[in-house]
Amino acid sequence: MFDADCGHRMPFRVGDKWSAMLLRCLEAGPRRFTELKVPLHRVSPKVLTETLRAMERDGWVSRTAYDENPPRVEYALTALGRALLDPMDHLCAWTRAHRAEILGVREENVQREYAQGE
Amino acid sequence: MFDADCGHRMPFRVGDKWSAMLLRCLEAGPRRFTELKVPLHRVSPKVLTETLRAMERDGWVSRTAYDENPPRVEYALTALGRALLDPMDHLCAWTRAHRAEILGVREENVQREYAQGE
DNA sequence: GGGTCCGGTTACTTCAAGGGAACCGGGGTC
DNA sequence: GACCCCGGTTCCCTTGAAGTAACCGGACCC
Repeated sequence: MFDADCGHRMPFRVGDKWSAMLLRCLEAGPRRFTELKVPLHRVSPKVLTETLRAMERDGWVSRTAYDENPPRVEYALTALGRALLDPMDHLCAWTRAHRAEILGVREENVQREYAQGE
Repeated sequence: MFDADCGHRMPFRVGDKWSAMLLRCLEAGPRRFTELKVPLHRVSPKVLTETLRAMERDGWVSRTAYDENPPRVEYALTALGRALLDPMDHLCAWTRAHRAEILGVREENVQREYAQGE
């Protein structure tokens, strides 16, 4: 029933910790490496590089290095990356609409587990 | 800009390996533990239990044990779990529509990397 | 008394993502 | 000569998800 091509796995790297946020950061236009670190204040340069390289390999993002001094590198969404924003918006809207309910149910169950554990 | 509540992280456990597929398996109605193992033929009982417990805690799935012999336990989607099918369908449709393009771009970039590595 | 079925549990191991901290090179600036 | 900026890289470590294999208890069946 389920195999690697079944389409029930999220589109490749969107399940990781930073890709979705990077997509959002790049939505309004190209950004430099250090500009991306500001909103994602918890990301280390290592992880940021890794994530950007992977997104570039998968064609969501393009990398342009300008031969200046000090160096300047700009990351931008490709057409494919921009296309990803549509299902992502849909999912975000759904999450916002159900967030209170989701958190409520979970909290309730965690409380119950705690009470049973006594 | 981004914190834990920003809604840009996937709705909780949908990013893990088996949850999305379990949702699909339960779409048509309640299923028993061993019935779930058939379509997910690569899942071990340990991982299946873990995933179901987590989905239960988050309120996607309900667990009903019948006092029979041999034992019978049925898992079913809750209303909230069923609501998740909508954004999931949207995402699956998007993935199917772009799958060829995504795989093509990735393959191209992997080839280029390989060529540069020589 | 041995086997089957069901719905798991337990112990051990593997693997990749992620994080922290330090370092780097090239050029410009004081 | 020392310091800054930018865009990283390198090394080491922790964590958690996942996998493997073996085992369990109750009841019924032969």
